[in-house]
Amino acid sequence: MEKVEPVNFRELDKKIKKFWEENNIYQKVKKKNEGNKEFYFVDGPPYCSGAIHLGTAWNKIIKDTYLRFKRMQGYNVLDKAGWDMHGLPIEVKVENEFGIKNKKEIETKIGVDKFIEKCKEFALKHKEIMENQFKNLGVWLDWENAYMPITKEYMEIGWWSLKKAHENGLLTKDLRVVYWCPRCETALAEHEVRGEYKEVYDPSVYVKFKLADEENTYVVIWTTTPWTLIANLAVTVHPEYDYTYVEVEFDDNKKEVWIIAEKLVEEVINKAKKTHNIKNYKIIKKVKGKELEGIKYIHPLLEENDKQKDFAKLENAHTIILGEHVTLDGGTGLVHTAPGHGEEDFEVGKKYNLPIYSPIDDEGKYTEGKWRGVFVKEADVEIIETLKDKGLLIYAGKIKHSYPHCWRCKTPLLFRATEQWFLEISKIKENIIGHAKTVNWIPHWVETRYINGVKFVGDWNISRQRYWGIPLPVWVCEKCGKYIVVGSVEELEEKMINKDEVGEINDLHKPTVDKIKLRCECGGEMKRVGDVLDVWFDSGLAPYASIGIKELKKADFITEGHDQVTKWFYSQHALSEIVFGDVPYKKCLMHGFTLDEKGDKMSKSLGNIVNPDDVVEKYGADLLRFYLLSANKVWEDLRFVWSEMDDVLSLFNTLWNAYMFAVNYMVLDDFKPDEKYFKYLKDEDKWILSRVNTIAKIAIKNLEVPYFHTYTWTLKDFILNDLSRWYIRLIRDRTWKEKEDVDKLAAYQTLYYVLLKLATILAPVAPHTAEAMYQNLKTDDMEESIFMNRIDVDEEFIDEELERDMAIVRDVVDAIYRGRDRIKYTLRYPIKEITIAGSEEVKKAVEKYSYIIKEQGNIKNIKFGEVEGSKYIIKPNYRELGKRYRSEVPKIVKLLNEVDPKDLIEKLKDGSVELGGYEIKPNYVDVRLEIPDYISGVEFSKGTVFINTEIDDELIKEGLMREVIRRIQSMRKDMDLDIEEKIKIKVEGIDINEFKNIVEREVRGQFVEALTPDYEKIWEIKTPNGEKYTVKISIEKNK
RNA sequence: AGGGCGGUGGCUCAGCCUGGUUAGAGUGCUCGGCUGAUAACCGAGUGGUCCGGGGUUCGAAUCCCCGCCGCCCUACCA
Repeated sequence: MEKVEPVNFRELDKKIKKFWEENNIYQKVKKKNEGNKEFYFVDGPPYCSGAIHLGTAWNKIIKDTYLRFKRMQGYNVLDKAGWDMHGLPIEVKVENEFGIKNKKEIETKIGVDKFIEKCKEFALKHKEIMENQFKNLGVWLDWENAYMPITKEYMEIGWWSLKKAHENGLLTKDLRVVYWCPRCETALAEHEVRGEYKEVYDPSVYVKFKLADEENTYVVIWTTTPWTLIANLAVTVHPEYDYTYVEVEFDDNKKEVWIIAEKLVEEVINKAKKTHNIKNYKIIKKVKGKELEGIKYIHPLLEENDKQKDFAKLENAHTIILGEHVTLDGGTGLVHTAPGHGEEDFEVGKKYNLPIYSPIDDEGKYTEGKWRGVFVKEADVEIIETLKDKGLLIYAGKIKHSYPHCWRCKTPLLFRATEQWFLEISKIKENIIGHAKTVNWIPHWVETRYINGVKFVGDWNISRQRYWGIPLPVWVCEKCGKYIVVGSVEELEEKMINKDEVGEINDLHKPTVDKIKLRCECGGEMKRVGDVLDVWFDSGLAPYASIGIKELKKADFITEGHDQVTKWFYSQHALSEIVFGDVPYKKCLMHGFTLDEKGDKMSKSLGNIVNPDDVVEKYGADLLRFYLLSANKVWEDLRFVWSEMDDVLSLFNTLWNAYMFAVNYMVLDDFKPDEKYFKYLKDEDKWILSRVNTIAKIAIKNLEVPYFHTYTWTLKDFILNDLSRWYIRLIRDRTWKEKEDVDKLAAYQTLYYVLLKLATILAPVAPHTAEAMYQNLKTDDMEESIFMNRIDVDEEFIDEELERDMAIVRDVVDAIYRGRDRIKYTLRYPIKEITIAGSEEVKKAVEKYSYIIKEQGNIKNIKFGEVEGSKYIIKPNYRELGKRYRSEVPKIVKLLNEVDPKDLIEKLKDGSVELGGYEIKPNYVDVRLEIPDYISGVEFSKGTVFINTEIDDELIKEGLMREVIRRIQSMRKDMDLDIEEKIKIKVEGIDINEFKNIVEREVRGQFVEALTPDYEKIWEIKTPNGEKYTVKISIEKNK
């Protein structure tokens, strides 16, 4: 052990980090647990596109704390870090770096080879940056063997998985309506769109379509995407809703009939009135939606798109059809239906055999009709104008609504029917839900949330028309159209026909595999489809691809933020369900998001981002870690409040001071820890030994769940209340005793044990501080690092009765302080006698530990019992009474209030009493005392303390002695003397000769007749009985 | 629109599952005290319609129902 200095936690971090690195501690800890029971953790991979933020820091701190705990339980923890690297975010950034504007330029200007190379560079560079930030937080993961989805091995397992999906009949190619980004020129999956809805203004247009076979009659529809009218093929109504024929009369007395849902008539007419002079309107006919089925109308843009003239000849085209998805929340109740541009439109269109018509290209430009080559959104205005000219426009305004945008480039998305590859989740949904129920979700209600999400999810579109990703391992025959799914490089090499051209296959990215050609059964040549896989497919593979296996190995633990419930929690489950038929994790903890002090999301635009590096720089990693795991329940959103960091600092300072106090005294006395001193334990030692083990027990239980907040709160309470404020106060005198005093040595041994134990319990959340303490405390025969030790409980030290008793003693002492304060009688002056009233339990504790009360309260004598003039009060214990008597409680309470309290208490001492036919057990009531005004009494949780306020000269003298001691001590401090340093003293103006020896011992001094003072001070001392003394104290250093 | 979570002193949060004495902690503010581990500590005071309403119960912050507000997820308004 070496002397401990005041600490800067940031500097401590660095020192310990260096120690770990230089001595390969992480590797040694792993090695030590090798062969033990495995604990499989899968790291949810952060995306390598920038620096970490507070939320990612929190995420890794949670993981690290849990895994450190597991290692300290002896588990062989599989703890690979992971990274997410493919996909659009990096492509977009690299596009920016190259300064290109659209997708085509990647091929025409840059070249796919070079583009891919750059993406890879970008990913690896940011991986490096983020890794260092994580390490800075003290995160121990297997960084060296981290999994990366851009390696050949990982990608190959992706292929294998897709082949499995194919074999299991769950991979399909289909024409469907998907989200389409016209800038990135690719389809997007549902989960890429989640959270990307933004409030935007769009046109809100009411249009009437003329009926083909009824004069002067129109159906009225509403749309926010006028550009899709070009592709309109039907109007959908709800079969069960009421629709009306409304006769509208204009100012010029012309009349026409509009078909509108009954509920929306007024709303639509009001809109129409804004641009039309409507004199009157009346409902002339009411029908059910289903009666409208089959009515033919004339497409409003026939002249602008010849293709529609062809469609008009088809059986169901340009007619009213039925669909359950129609609502009456807005619009007209008649839904403009373009099967190529809306999911529900698509579904209903298929039912009615309508063509899936989508006349736009990858960039979102029309391929046919009057506006050919125009970007669809830009055609909106002209289309509205055209409709107006044709007299078909009822109203055109703007509406603010949320609309999906590309998650990377923020371009508004289009809905577009294209051919894509899907995993048919719909076929295995029930299994997913079933297996979700086998997961231990923390908190438990995540299960509901998860299952709810799965219920609404559609088939998974896994193909992207992009570059930086795992290429879709599908080769299609140019001759017969047949396709195969390749599951490995080996298989590829077997089947490829242009080996000479391609050479060795070392990499599976697009530039390599696109060159590969295969031979079809029919004799034709097969070429790969151009697509790459959705990046969420990558991370979904993690449970098995991260460790390079092709079998299900359920993770013992995973944890991510609540945005991942429908993302990574789902994507990996979906894939494992497809490939292995089960869920790939056992325990799943969901955590919250970090917010700013006001509870707002941290964002660049708000300028309220807290950088974890800054917090670490100011407070050190452990304090941030402790804060993040104690500020709230981990699954709730966390408001980061800078000032709260100061609270944590003060906790850690207290911890460090307790540790410094203990060690520095031990060093002073050259103490060598030895269990033989346990023979000399005093009650307070036994108590803190019991406490620290109880705390260990609670900590382990809560870490296991994990409930980090209860774990950290328990530690905090122990450090502040039990260790610093109580135990150290109790043993302070003992530390001043002679060198070989066993009383002192027992206290040292106790402190030594407690600090080691405490460091161990603290280690998962505050690894640097704990390691620093351990390194100084450890003896040669102990493990090299604290993390090679077990976190466990020494049951034999736990004494619950002692803990309960001590709690009472503390209460009593606190009550004494309160009482002294009330009567202005400071602790320095002894009190002759106190009387304590309370239950048998209180009496027992007080008698047993009276010496503590006397010492701490500066009390000469303790009596137990009642004080004359006080009155007993019976307080019903509702909880106990209620358990037995339920609704009769009020009656019993009334009876209790009527009996003589003193009489009842006496009887209860011998057991149960009968009262009005009810049995009253001693634990059914609490006894209280009403304190008469003329007695100084103070209540505590289980009784009352009465203080005898008589003062005599002896007490005053003793008090004065303490006054003098305190002043000398304070002067020593002013003089900046070492604790050990001896002094000469002279006190004038007061006679304390009687206590000469005590004073000399307490202040390490010697009274002398004459001295040359180094420091001299005159003090005014006022005693509680009003006497005043002017005292001159002189001190000379021993030279 | 559907689902989930949250709403407790000025601020940050416990307590709620499993109903029970006077609803707690930390922090802030005011006053007093203590101090040779402590940038500490102790005491007193200040500060609460436990979001609102209804119900169940002898008894509700806690259980149930209906609202309101905030956040998140899902769905998007064709």
